[in-house]
Amino acid sequence: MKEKELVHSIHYYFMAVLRLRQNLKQRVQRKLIDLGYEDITLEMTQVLYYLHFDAEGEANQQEIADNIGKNKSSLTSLIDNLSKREMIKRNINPKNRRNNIITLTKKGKKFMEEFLPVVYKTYNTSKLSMTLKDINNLTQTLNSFIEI
Amino acid sequence: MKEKELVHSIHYYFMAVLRLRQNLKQRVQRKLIDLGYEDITLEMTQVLYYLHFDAEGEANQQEIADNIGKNKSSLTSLIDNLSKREMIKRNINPKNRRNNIITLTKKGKKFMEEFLPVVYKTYNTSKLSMTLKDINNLTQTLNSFIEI
DNA sequence: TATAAACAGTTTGTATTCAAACTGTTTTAG
DNA sequence: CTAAAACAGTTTGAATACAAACTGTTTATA
Repeated sequence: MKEKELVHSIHYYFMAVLRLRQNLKQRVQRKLIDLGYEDITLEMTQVLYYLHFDAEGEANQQEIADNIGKNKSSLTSLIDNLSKREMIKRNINPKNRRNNIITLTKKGKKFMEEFLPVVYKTYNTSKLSMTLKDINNLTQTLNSFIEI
Repeated sequence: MKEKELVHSIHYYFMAVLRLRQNLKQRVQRKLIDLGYEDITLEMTQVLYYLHFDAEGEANQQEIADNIGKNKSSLTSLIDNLSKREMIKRNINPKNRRNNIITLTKKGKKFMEEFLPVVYKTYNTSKLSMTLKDINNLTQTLNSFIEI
């Protein structure tokens, strides 16, 4: 009997994770539309954030993929789509022709500057009386479930 | 300065949610492959679970969509794919020809019986010394972020 | 009782995801 | 120095997701 309960609890946990992700995506999408970036997706912002903050504006696709947790064929399409939108540039690395060097364009940098202040308004943290620490704790809890 | 930290914390929270979902999907997918159901997806199990436990074996597409949190066009493809795999049957409701009545097939029921005991082994809860209560609490926390 | 509105599902078009197979480049080893 | 292995990306094919436009059916309303 305990086991059956557990099964259902775990199932509901699964559903919560799937829903949370969908909900998050929709919230961010709405903010992006408000900003006039209706053709930019949450996933694209992952790439742009990485380039802007973690890679000092330049990285190859494999590196981006590893860091944002996607596989390399997903990256190919993401980079294709970001290229079309002129947010990044894709150049072959002349020193190692296997690599593409991805760089943020001016438009990409401008986007990040406009997007960032809006991100943290996705949830009204002050109304929720959530602190930085609360958020970091939750993130840590979520990450701990990944690493198990 | 506090605000900038918040922006990044929220960004990392986003990333954690996306990763957790990917990780979960992969874990379940592996279990499904072990069971010999390599062509069944996590999303399909959402539909099958709903039909089996919450709908007493029968529901229309809109009802399923509302309950598992997907939009109706997503449901159309899910039902198409579950039909191909003979896990469910789609029949027009003669009493209201706008509705499709979705029913679990024998194969679908058998699947659920085999799948369920395996779900809760996705995470080794005993090793993690996690109780039913811990899981339910986490689920509640996640859901609270959806409702905000 | 027509006509409009509401409802359930499908189709279309675009984006994402990923494994597997593939191309081309670079490195390693014999 | 050449063949094999490793590496970075792309392509392909199948699944999911969702908005918007569409078809048919039922219900409401004027």
